[in-house]
Amino acid sequence: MPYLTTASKIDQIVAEYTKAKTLWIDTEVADYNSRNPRLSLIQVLDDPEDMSGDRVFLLDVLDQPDLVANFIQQIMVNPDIEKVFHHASYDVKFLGDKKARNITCTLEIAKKIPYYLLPVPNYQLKTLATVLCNFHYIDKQAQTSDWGQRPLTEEQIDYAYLDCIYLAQVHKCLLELQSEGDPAPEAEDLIALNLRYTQIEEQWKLLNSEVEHLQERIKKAMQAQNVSETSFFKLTAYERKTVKAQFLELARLVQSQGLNFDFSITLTQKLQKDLGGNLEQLSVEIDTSNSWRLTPKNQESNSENE
DNA sequence: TCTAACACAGTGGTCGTTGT
DNA sequence: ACAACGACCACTGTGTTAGA
Repeated sequence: MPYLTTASKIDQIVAEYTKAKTLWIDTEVADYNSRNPRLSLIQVLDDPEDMSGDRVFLLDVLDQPDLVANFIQQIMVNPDIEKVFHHASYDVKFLGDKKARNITCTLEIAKKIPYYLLPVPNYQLKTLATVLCNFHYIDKQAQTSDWGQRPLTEEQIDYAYLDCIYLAQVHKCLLELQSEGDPAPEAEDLIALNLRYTQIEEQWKLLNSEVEHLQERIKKAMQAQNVSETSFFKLTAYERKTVKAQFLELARLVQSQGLNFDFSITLTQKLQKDLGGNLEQLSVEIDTSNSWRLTPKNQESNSENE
């Protein structure tokens, strides 16, 4: 894991990265809990197969805004290079923010995968690396260490390059899971899908009804017994308010005050009926959309009817 | 510490289906 | 014709999560 500290070497590797198709990137930030966080390291991996760390370059950019600006200009805004991060929005804040293009976020991919395909307690990179890629003994202690100090400790360096490797591996596994979980509808086997559905439907009903029932009972019991917290649940009450006004009064106010206050409201079927013929005097906008409904058929009663 | 993005619960409403 | 039902949606407000 080459650790680059000089401007010339960093600019040189950045120039090489402009030819890359995909880069796996992570950053470390100093003073993250202050008003002025400083970018400390940019770690870049250009070969996802590399597990040795030889292809992870650590760019030391602490208090080097010119180097960061160059990285943003050459890499981040370039739409032809895919940049992969975990929780991209955090890192991208420091790397060009809204100007950044072609960003992939492994956190977002992971969260979109249905729970039963990826049953994890949380979506931290460490957890995903452990569950998906069988990495063990991941030490996250360095994460909150002082990234503003120089020289960095050996642990910090190890942590920094390992994170990139986890990232690329997690990304690879996520893409595989994603393609499994998202088959082309044209190619789906409807018989198999229906079979699987009927297989688990009964268990689902049993479990679902019991979970809901338990929630209700726990809620009522905690209220009745004045318990706001157990080791499993927290019960909180909150006030909801809805502010309402009479339509006529509002209309008059807007008119008399000459307020710039206009928007469309949905004319429900009831309102349309109440308006009757007067409706024709309004220039209504009509939105049409199609939606599809899946209705399970009751197999037993069907056969009875026949 | 920051912070956007989510997830969730609860309320109230629409609208089509179903049974009488 | 009408009520009951459920699927679905919009909206308010709370709380959690992930990164260093």
